[in-house]
Parts: sequence; C-alpha cells; structure tokens
Amino acid sequence: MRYGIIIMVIIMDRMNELINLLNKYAYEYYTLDKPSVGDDEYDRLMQELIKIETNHPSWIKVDSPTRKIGGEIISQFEKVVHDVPMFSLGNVFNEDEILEFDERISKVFPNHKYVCELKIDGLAVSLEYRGGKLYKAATRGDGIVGEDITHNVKTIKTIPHKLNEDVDITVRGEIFMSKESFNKLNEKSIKNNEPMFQNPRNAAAGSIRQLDSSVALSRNLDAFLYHYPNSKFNTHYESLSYIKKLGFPVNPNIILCDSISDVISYVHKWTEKRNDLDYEIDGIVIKLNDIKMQDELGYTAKVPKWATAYKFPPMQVMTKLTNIIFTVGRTGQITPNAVLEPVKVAGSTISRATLHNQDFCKEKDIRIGDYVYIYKAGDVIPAVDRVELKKRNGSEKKFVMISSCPMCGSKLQKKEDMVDYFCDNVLCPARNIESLIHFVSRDAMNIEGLGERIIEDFYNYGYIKKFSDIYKLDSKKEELIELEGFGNKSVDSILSAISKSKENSLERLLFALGIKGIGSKTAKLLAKQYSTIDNLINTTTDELSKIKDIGDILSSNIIEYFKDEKNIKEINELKSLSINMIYLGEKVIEDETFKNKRFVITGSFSNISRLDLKNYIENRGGFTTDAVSKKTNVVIVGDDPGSKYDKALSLNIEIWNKEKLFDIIK
DNA sequence: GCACCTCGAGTTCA
DNA sequence: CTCGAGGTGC
Repeated sequence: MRYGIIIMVIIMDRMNELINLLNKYAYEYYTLDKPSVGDDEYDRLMQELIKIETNHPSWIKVDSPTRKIGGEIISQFEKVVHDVPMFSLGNVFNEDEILEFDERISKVFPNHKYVCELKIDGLAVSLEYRGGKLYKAATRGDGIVGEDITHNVKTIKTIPHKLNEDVDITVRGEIFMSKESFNKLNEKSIKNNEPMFQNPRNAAAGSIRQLDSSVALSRNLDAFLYHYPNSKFNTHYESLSYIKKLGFPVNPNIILCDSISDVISYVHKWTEKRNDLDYEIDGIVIKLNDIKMQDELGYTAKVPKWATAYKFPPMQVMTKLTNIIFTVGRTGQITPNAVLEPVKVAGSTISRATLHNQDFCKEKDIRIGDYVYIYKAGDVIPAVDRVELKKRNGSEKKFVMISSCPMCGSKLQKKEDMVDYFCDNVLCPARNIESLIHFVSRDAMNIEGLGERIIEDFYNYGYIKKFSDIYKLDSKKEELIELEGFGNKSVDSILSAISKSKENSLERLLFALGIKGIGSKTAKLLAKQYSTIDNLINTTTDELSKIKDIGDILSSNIIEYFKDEKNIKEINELKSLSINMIYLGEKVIEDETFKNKRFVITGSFSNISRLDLKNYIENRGGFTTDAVSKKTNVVIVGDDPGSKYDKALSLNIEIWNKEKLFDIIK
C-alpha cells in the first residue's frame, strides 16, 4: 500500500515536470527561432503527459498544455475569459468555393451585400475599453479564454489609450509587424549575432509574448481593428466607420460589395497586389454586411456561417534549376531530382525537389538551366510547378533520361508500358543501403537511433551488409565504440533498440523485408492471414490470389521472393538470431463511433501525433486510408489541412474538426 | 475494358 | 503530397 502511494507521488511529480517543460518549450517555440528541443521530443513528452492524464483524469490542471487548443500555450500571462467568444473563420480556396459560399447565403437572403477585408497575417486581439480608456487587451487563445497582454498592447502606437468618446466597448482586430519593421529587426539580429525570426507573424507573436513590455515597444508593432461584437449598428460597414471615428486604426482597403462578382474582382486585385503592401496578408475575408442577417445565419460548431476567409494559393517562388540528378531507391527505382539554387519558400530554404519520373519532366519540358516555380505541396514537400519560359536563353539543356545506374553503372531496365526505370543489380550499393534504411525505419522494425547516416557509414565500414548483420552488431561492440562520433552510451542505446526490435510482430518483419509491392498495409493483411512466416513461405499463388486485395501480380511477387534461396537463407539466419516471426495480433476495443468506418486524417494536431491518432482509430475497429473518396466516412481535419479537406467538402463527407475530435477521444 | 479506389514508393527540411 | 501501378467490380 505504502509502495503504491510512493509511486503515485512519483507519477504526479513527473506530470508537473512535464507540464513545466512543455510550457517552456512552447514558449521558446513562439519566441525563439531555434527552440531547445525539436518537434519529435516535444511530441514524445506530450504523449507521456497525455498517458498520465488519461490514467488520472482528476489530476488534470488548468494550465496543462493538453488543455489548450491550437497551440496557444503559455501560462505566464493572466487568463482572460472573452465575454463573446472569439471565433475563427472557415476557409475557401478558389473561386468556385467562394460562389458556393455565396449560394448558401443567397438561398436564405436573396438580397445582401458583403464587406471584403484583407486578411492580415498577425495575431488576433481583443481590446476592451471602459469609459473610453483602454482597460484590457487579450489574445484569442482558444477562443474562449485568452491571455492578458495589456502591458504589451499599450506599447503599440496606433492603438489609442483613450477614445474620442467615453464609451464602454470591446473591439477585435489583428496585431502585426510591418515588413519594414521586420526587416529592420532581423538586420539588427544579424548584427548582434542573435537568432532571426522566420517571418513577420512569428516576430509579432514573439514580441507580444514578452513579459517585459520594453521589448514590444522596440519592436514597432501595429494593428488594424475589424470587428465590433454586439454592434449597435445595422451593418458591419457602419460599425467599422464608427470604430474608425472612435480613433481605432481601420484598414483603408476595406470595401462594400453589392454582388459576389465585386467580391471576386476584389480577390483578384489583391492576389496581384499583395506584395505591394507593407504588411503580409494571407487571404481575403468576406463578411455578410447586414448584422440581422448574420445573427439569423448564426454559427456552425465553430465558425460563423455568414463569413469566410479566402486563402491565397500557396506561395510560389522562382529559382534556377542548376542540375538534374538521379537517385536510386531501395527497389532500384530511379528518380530524377531537381537541384535548385537555394530559395526561401514559405519559411524554409529549398535546394532540392523531386521530379518524379521522366514523363513528368518531359510533360513540363523541364531543362537544366531553366527558371522554375517552386511551391510547397501541402505546405511541406517542395515541388516544381512549371517552367518560366520567358527566362529561357537557349543555353538550357534538354532533359535526358540516363541509361545506366548512377551508383553501380549497370544498365537500367524499363518494362514496356511502365514509366519508371530500374536498376536491377541486387548488389547495387545504393539499393542495399536503401533496403537497410527501410528495414530499420519506423513502420518497419522501428530501430530507434539507427538512422540513415549511421546505416550508410556501417555499410561502408562493412559492419552491416545484410539485415542479419544488424543483429550481430553486439559482438562488435568494442570496435564500434572506437569509431568517431560513437561512445559507450550511444552504442549501448543502439544495441538495446536493436534487441528490442526482435520482439516485433510478424507484419513489421514482412514489411521490413521489402518484398516488391508489399507495404505496411498488405504486410499486416498477410500476417493476420498466415500467423507465421512459415505458413506464408509454404503457400501457393492460388491461395494468395484468393485473398481480397491481393491479385496475380502481388501473389507471384511473394512466391518469387520466397523461392529465392538467398532470401530463405537470410530468413533462417534471422530466425537463429531469435527474431520473432509470429503475428502477435492486436487488441481491439469495440467502439461504435469508430467500428467499420473509414477515416482520413489531414492536417496536424497539437496534442496527438497522426500516427497515434491512426492507431487509436484502428484499435477501435476503424480503418484509416490516405485518400478521400466516396467510401470515406469521416475526414478528420487538423491545422493547415491539405487538399483532402476540399475534397471532403465537395463530396459532402462528415468532417471532424479538432474540437469534435477531442470531444470524442477526450 | 474502364472507372474508381487503394496502396506503395519516393520525397524535403530542420 | 504526388505520382504510378495494382486490384476490384461493373
């Protein structure tokens, strides 16, 4: 019994420690360019905290980072409860969706006007005045509870401390940093050898989150106000004129539109001219002008039905394509890659981008020396959109597919009617290294600490040539410790990760082996079906083909693989090193909300990783897939969702936002 | 033989 | 994310 109490105390201490650490890191994330820990570590700690909190719900604290939505995570400021919640806006991404938005409104109100505003990329703020004097300023927070930033807001010159009338009023708007101030700030940071801010938004957020208001003062922040909750006027436009009269800065580019076509020309105009502004905008806000109509339309779970934000298409940047190189994948697949003159796109510096295959290059007529437009697909993966033909001068070199492997030199093979070229040499070092990297990767054997670089080095030193060598590393321990960059501790942790991976369930091993066409999903299917690797080895093509989702091609791939003497020898070797080859199953918690439904996840979530969410769903009898289709039941939408969100809307598929998700999974 | 879905493979940066 | 290929069902 006593022992139990001691354990509880230890867990509780750990919980408090985690909360402090996470809050500290979140603070750094907003204020520093380089936080002291990476996202992975942050996620790991967050998972640990969630685990403790699920086991001891009564311990959950108000300032626990798991209680915050949308990453607004600092507890150093006083909390402020918003009288009227601060809503966020729904998004539209193209003209059709703007028209759909208009249709939904026109159905209810055939006659109406819109107000169009620039969507300033800053931080939302709520200002409360009493008797005409600035009383309190708060961040949006999760929309319900924000943080008191009055001391910093008072340093913003354009925000009046005293209004032209002695009224009690709350207004909302956006705090931002002008491009000019941002550049000055970064110039100064360079001079002083301090970390730089990535963009004006981060710089503004970092400044407003300073406890010491002299910092905010020196940062030269600015603001525009655009919302008057509980307005006593009939229209939004009149409200704006009024708050302007009171002395608030109101953006001069706001217009009243009689029709949706006026809205669309406004969108066009600012898509063109956004770079002329001295502040960054990331879209256009479209609001229904009549406030009675607004009230009647009301809100969905989270966003107003009477307003939406058009988001600009992802930023494209032009840069020079200096070369095309070819990489060899573990299957021998050859992929052309663009080498680019490094350029900043949406926050990070891009120097490479995939060109997929030769058809892609030929279709876009990409040539070496061309200037190309780069964007970030889904805000992450760099991609080449198109060539700027105007910048051609004739010196560009046409794309030519190579005919021999860039690594081992063997002649490349291409099957008729197939796009990709392959290096068929099983001894090709590139292929072997990539296979080994795949073997240890997270979805395969999941050997932490044995990263790509180490695999490559160990391969070149001759320590690892095939899968089984990984499990023989423990006999070479003394030698490894002597290697540069390694010590007792690092070698130990790698060896223990390796040893841990021996227990993995069969599907991980099947995936890790890298049988052609067998990914993690099919590996799981096979493991379930056959339970042990021997059962699978002894099966026939006919039997395999009978399994749903496995056709002639996959079944013959599997049979071929196990017919190969070398592969069988390697499997036996692994067996003798006591690698588990049995399907361990999975525990499924019956849950009607998830059972037999197909889920697609898009965007990210601050307090659960996508992988964990996926597992959560699958553990409850649901399925997850990557593409949205008619068969999808639910699309779960996190921060910065990709095109899947659009598709879900167009197919009218049930959508769960973060609130809904966390309501369900707690 | 076609349409539609699902899966696998490769992918970038910090 | 994005591509191509494989699988299924009409």
